[in-house]
Amino acid sequence: MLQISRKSDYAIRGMVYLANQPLDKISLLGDIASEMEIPKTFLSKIFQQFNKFGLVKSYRGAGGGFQLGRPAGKITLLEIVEAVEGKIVPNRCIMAEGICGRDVTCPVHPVWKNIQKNMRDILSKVTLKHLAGG
Amino acid sequence: MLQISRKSDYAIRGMVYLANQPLDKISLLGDIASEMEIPKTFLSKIFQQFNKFGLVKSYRGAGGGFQLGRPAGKITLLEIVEAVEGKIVPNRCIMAEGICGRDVTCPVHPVWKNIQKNMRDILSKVTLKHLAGG
DNA sequence: TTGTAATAAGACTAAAAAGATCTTATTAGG
DNA sequence: CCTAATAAGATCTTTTTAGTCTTATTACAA
Repeated sequence: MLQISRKSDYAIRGMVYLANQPLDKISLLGDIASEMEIPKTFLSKIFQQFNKFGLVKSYRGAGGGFQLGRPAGKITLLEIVEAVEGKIVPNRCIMAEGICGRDVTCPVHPVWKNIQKNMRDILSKVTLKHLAGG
Repeated sequence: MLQISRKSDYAIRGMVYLANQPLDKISLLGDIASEMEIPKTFLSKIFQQFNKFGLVKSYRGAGGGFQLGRPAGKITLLEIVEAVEGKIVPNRCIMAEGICGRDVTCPVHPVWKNIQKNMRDILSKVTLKHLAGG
């Protein structure tokens, strides 16, 4: 559908929540999930992945929870979306040389490249800092 | 995946094929499908839909087939993609007021609107005439 | 040192969408 | 009236998305 998945949407919401917390506060998964209306176990999966990417830091055990892995100003929407979806590629034939078999001649190619660049540019200029403060 | 479906991709290829034919030539589904490497019955479904939108004209019976519904210069990529995918909406919360429940305050809203506008602008400026001649 | 509150990890399931096929009309021309 | 063609839509399969469940693991506090 040329649309981000619900997973990305949840991911963004969860990260915006964290960006709105005081620095060094460790937030509970359950609190984030209920405030942002995200299925708790689903958010858990997302943040586990984000922990590996360094987008969040996780703490186990009593008093555990999540916080941003980096300052809000250093995390962009592009990173979040691509951490979930993989690199943004509007049409499969621009993924890599040789996939559509029309590489050289395909006249639609440059159009998709243009769209891809535009989207990534826009998303890379928005940080969590811009989004926080709601 | 934030990617157009194979269906759109096939649709574009099929339309580019038609745009490359001499005016008034009626092309056989089978010819289009085999030359553009599209499953024939799948393309049939796509063109049936396009016939309703006026994007192609179809002729039944012996000597039947398909041709463009309008001059190539008057059919844009945007029309083709949206005929298949529905209106381009990168994030569900911009679909309509009230869907994400965060309408007024959602800080991500304007970003998606911006992306949507950009994509649609780019696609609306490319016609089949630009793409023909390969 | 043990109980409890928390996430980690990954297997599993269900529902939806994408991709494709099959079958039965319908139509137009030879 | 036969044949070559698309129309229409039901059906099927595969993949992706969305979400749950179960079993560790961890850290703190009593």
